[in-house]
Amino acid sequence: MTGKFCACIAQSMQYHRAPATTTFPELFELFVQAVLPQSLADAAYLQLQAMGRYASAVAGGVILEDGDQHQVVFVAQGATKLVAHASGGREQVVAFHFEGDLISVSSRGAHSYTLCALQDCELVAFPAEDFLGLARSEPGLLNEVLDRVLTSLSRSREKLITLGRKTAQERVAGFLVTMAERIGTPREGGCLLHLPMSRRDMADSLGLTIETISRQLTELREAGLIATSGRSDVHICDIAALEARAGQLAAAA
Amino acid sequence: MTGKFCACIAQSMQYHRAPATTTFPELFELFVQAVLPQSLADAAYLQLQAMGRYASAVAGGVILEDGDQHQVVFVAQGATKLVAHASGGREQVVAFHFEGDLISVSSRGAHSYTLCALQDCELVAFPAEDFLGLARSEPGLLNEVLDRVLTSLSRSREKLITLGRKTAQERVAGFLVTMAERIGTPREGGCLLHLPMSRRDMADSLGLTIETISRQLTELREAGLIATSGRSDVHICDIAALEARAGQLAAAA
DNA sequence: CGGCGGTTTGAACACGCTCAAGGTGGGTGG
DNA sequence: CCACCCACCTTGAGCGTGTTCAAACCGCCG
Repeated sequence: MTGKFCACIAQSMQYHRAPATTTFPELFELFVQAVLPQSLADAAYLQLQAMGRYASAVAGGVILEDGDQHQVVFVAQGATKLVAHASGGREQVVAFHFEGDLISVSSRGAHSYTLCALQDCELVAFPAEDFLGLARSEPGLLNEVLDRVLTSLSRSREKLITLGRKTAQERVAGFLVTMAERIGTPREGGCLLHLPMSRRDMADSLGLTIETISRQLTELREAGLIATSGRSDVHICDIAALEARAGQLAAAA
Repeated sequence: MTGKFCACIAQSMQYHRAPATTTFPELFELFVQAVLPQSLADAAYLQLQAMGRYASAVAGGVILEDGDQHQVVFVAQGATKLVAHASGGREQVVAFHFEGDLISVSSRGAHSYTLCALQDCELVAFPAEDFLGLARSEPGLLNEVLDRVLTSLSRSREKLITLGRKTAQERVAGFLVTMAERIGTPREGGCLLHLPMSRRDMADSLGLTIETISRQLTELREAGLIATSGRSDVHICDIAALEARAGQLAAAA
């Protein structure tokens, strides 16, 4: 089941299933474009380049586990999930990440976390201490990091509302809306969505079971709000109606 | 019901129910001790002192509402809750804050948030933009802020596990353990807890109803894990047993 | 084309919710 | 200072949403 450990922030290229043949400089450049402020000093740039570690992971593989060194990970390509483990084999997906996202897993808490690849991934990893140490002397970078962490916090809080106070229907509808915003591609009057995660991942993200996810998707399909093809392609026909079903803001009592 | 709006980051002292007669310098000093790095430049100190606004709020009062200027709030005294609002009057408590906490409500998301006082509070508030602008040139401060935001994120994620994958019993037990860590005072072989929030607040925090909270507390009391006196005093007799019931980590399948 | 894992669908069950009726603490006013 | 009173809390009974268990289906990869 667990796609097995694969590339745990290794030193160099490790291709397992022929991801696009990108090189470290290319990946690092993606990181630079996405994360670094333009004002960054050359010295800092070089230091980052030196401390960055290139890693790749196959779909299903573990990227970071509880017990690993604390790392800051940049997703250059692919998609990942951050999973928390509770007793009894229960799992909770705490966040999904896509291209351009920066991940910091600071697990001060009673649970253990694992970062997993949903698809084949290309990653750049930095030892968190070094990275933040450098950032400390580069306010522009630190500020960018703060901004991204605040976004993570905001997403996490939105998810709290979902898990605490929403029905299954609202959760699934809201999930599709959020995914559409993050990785959807617009189509005439709608949005095309290729979901990199399984029903189980969705269930573990929304605090439901795969059966419930499936039933709700069926219901949304029969209501004409979405159309599905294959296991992971969803065409959102009516985003406004979906948002309404997600029960975001006060409407009717 | 809602204790009504009271002191929305006002300019000066506003005593409503005789909180301890602290002065702005005293409150600011508390902020300095709790948040500022020792390395902070005098100029930055003075700037902060100039931009800080003193505010007080009575129990139940609203401190920040959706639509207010984005603020960074320091809790010098008292306790607060950050509440998110969903449709149908449903509420989700996203976080509790106590003395020494620094709150940043950046609501990028589909829901609206309100910061409320649980008890009479003494607060120091800064316009977020100015505060972060200053922090940008003071890496020590920015770093402290980042650290606190990371703690918030970590707490939020722990809460996600709770809301997504735990039973009522585990939620209540976990809640008590967390509160014990944050505001408990050790007693022979146990811990004394004075809860500043109502059953409704707990319910809205744990994604349950007040009835369920009450039933679970009764169950824990009858199991001899806790003893209660009055509405808000809890004596935790056996923390280890409580932690076990919170189902933190893998134990038995 | 064949088989396996993931998904869908169905039926029965359970946990926590809803609705309703007492209790009780603690704050207020006499 | 004590009694009153109201909001908050507790307890109970029945219900509903989502779970659990089980079986059929199907998309995807060999």
